[in-house]
Amino acid sequence: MINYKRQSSTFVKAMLDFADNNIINSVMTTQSSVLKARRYCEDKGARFTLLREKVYTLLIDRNGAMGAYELLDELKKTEDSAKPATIYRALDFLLEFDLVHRIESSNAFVACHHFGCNHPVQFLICESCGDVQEIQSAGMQATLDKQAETHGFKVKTQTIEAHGICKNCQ
Amino acid sequence: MINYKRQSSTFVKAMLDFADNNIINSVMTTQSSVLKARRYCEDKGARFTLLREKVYTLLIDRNGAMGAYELLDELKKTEDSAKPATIYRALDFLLEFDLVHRIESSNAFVACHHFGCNHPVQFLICESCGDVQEIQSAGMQATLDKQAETHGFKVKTQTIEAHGICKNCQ
DNA sequence: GAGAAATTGTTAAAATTTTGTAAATCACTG
DNA sequence: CAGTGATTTACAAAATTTTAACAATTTCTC
Repeated sequence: MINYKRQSSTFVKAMLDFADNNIINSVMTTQSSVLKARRYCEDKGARFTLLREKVYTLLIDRNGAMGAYELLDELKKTEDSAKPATIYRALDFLLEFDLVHRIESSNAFVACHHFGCNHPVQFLICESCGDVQEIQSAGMQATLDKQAETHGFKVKTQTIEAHGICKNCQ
Repeated sequence: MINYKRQSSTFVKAMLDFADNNIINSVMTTQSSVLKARRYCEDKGARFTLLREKVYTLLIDRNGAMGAYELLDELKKTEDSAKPATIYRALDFLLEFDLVHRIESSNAFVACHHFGCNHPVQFLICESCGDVQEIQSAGMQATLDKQAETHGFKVKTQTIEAHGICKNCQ
């Protein structure tokens, strides 16, 4: 386990710049995403504790959605004391800071790779490989808002989830 | 057809109060909706049994979504033997024939008033009064499909639910 | 009416989510 | 660096939602 506080500040800075630039995708993303998330939380005065980091990392590593119990089973491998509440509290935190989204139509959770940007988002969920793609379509939002408006309805939160087949699986 | 202009103003006022109280709406639409549903099912060779009718009626009478246990509690008043499975089986049937929709973002169910038409639909869910409005926007569908397509994704089913404040509650 | 199919009764349990309380940890202050 | 208050975690329990399994019953078909 890496102790981030032990690293020299120049190293950390380099890593964070690295992360921000988003250059690497496959090899480094877990580390850089977690670093970015840590900084994002700490900037807001929130504590990105080890438990929360572990749950977030599990979700980042999986390229798709995970149920709470699947997360729990994974977490238990390194956290003997993990119980349902452990997962749900970590998720509450991560959801609050938009580091994670909830997929309503499958009772599951996905890591958000671009937190800090403008939400809300929409999801494309592959029935075949389980991959979850998060998209941000201003058009979708606008269309829904407009539709709602014609019915005199004021939208606060929106849930837009599509299940189907992704590019790779066709 | 009644010509309201002929009626005395006090009569008209009474009628309007009556209507506002929703009495006409609930008495008449429930019956006709249930009749329509029955015929719709029987045309397809499906059995609109008493249990299924009761569950459907409960959902029609409520102008909004109900959870499974809320339905169960209501059903128990006339069906002593009702258990969770009773509700879920009835719902399975009703969902299969699109007489009822599931609201994913609140684990609840609403009656569909215009089954037989082309689905899918979108929901406007009022946080204040619980009312659920079902809309059918071709634009929404098209926009989602198009967005998905640009990501190489083929949509099979879509979940579009907006939570907010309805016209009456603003 | 006999046999097949669908529906319901009953029981149990799995899966998901929330709550409460006490203990541990952290952050801050003097 | 000890004390204090706030936050987080451990632990226990339970509420909510959903599904499974199998027997009993009803309905349909021939």
